[in-house]
Amino acid sequence: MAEDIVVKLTADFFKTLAHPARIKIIRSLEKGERCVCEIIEELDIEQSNLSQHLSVMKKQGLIDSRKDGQKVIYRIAYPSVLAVVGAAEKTLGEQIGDSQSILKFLK
Amino acid sequence: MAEDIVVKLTADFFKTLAHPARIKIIRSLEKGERCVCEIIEELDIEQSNLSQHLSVMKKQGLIDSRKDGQKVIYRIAYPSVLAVVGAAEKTLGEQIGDSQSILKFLK
DNA sequence: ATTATATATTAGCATTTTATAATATTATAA
DNA sequence: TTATAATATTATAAAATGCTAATATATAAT
Repeated sequence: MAEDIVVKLTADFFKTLAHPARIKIIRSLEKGERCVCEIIEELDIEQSNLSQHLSVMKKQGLIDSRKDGQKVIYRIAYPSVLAVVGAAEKTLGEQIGDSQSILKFLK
Repeated sequence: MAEDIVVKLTADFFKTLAHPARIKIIRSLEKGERCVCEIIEELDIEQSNLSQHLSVMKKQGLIDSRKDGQKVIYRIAYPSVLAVVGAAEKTLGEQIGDSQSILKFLK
């Protein structure tokens, strides 16, 4: 069914966001485009690994890139991507408001 | 740093949504609480597998449950969870509006 | 008490994801 | 034209995830 395709697309979209490094990349690009050399300074992972994460996110269409000399500049492809992350953080905030959830999260 | 904890929580939150069966579960609970026996009719997976998915989602705090006789009734824990899925679908809609993305997605 | 129904748990295997390390590519500078 | 800088790609091994099958638990019905 066609709805199953949408469900799969939605799951794949979330999969792309389901990694700390990739959340950090989104946050890094939140305020504007950045080259890889700038992103990597905020990430404490290896360059090749960052490149892989960027590749995953670009394939999924969350980010875009252009070349500028030897640098590659990345940017968030759709502002609505930020809204998704924001919405998740809103739920997390509500959960943490419920005190009994805190221990579960911090383990 | 404390921000790293938030980033990890956010990624784990998305990880919980990053599976077609779990998206379908959210959709099933969207209009109200349902017992496992009702959810399973919409899912075409084995009962034990559904139970595992429900367990993952409950541990992450996306859904809640209560017992009613021999049935277990699940519900979405926070309405804002639906907003997260909705926000993702909005981005997907924008992406599909960009025609060159379609082939990439349907493969 | 026994059986049936609804749901959960566990173990084991297969698949997927991730990180590292090594190497490749591309563009610039010397 | 050689070297350097920025980024990407590939192979591989480790870790995490997901599915199936079997079993367990809890409640209800006979």
